[in-house]
Amino acid sequence: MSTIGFDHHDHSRCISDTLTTAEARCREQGLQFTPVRRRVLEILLAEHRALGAYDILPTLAEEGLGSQPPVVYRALDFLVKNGLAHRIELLNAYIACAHLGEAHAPAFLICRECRLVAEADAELAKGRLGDAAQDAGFTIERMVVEVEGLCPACAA
Amino acid sequence: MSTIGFDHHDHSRCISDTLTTAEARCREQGLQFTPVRRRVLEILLAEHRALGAYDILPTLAEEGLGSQPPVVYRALDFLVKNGLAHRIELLNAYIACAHLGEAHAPAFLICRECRLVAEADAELAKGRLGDAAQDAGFTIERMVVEVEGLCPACAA
DNA sequence: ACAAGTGATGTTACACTATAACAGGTAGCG
DNA sequence: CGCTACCTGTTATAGTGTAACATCACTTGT
Repeated sequence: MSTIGFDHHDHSRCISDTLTTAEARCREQGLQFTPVRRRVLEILLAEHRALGAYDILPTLAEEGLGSQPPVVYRALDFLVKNGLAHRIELLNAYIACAHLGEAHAPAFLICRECRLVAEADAELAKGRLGDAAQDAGFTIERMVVEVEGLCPACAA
Repeated sequence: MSTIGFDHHDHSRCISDTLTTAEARCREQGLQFTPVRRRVLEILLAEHRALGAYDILPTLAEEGLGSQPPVVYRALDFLVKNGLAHRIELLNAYIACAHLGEAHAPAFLICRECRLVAEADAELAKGRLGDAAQDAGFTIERMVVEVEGLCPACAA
């Protein structure tokens, strides 16, 4: 799995592909990919950067899609619950999923300088930690792996 | 490394030992282990559970050690910065370090039912993720590994 | 066509988490 | 003493998130 985010790529393609996939997935699973939800995902997709709910709200408001916090939070909850976006706990912020379609245990590499976020794989960590958890009799339901540091560009 | 938190142990001992060690460490490093800071650590140590800043504040206030948020936050910042406590991002809460003295990359097992938190080891995960980060040219400075689930008691 | 049910949205009001900024206090030191 | 460094106290406010209720739209069974 590549760590999309720091590397160069065809970003307009990256956006439209993800939207198409998201749409398909929602249809499959009988979920409603409503205008608000779609627009919030679009806004998140515009950058490989984590956005706070209150960063998204003004844009939504301008476009008449809802001007109060619950509107954004509900859309974000929907996206996160259905794997279309992730919440970055370290930043109290949200980011579009960069690996739609692939089952994955995401780990995030967060640049403290430019806030760019790359999505990597934590599957291995999960295995190791899973062993430790099992020893302790703990049942894992959700895993959060976030790393803060400097991205290649900011380190230079 | 054991996952202190879910298992039974001599807790009064666990508290006094940690306080002693903390005191010693502060003396060594020329840090001031002031009454507020000490008391906040004591309050955290009382339970292997994450406490929010605003859970701690009333106790502090009763004892005349400060009644405004910045007082707690400053004490917590001190404890976290010097490795005497950890912040649990998933809960916006704080917990006393259970492995004082040992260098460690902590991982937390958080029970969503009773909020009990065990501190495990993420050293291995760090190695794996470190490789992935290096491939991406990312410099790791801080790592957050938190797992949500059910502790043995709540699973039963 | 109608009624009932389900899920999405709109809105108000509020709770929880955290920090900026400034004032005062205390201890060590030249 | 005067200076510095650090800790504490206080006010005010910023940032993040939700409860609760009203409304709307669509589907489904009758």
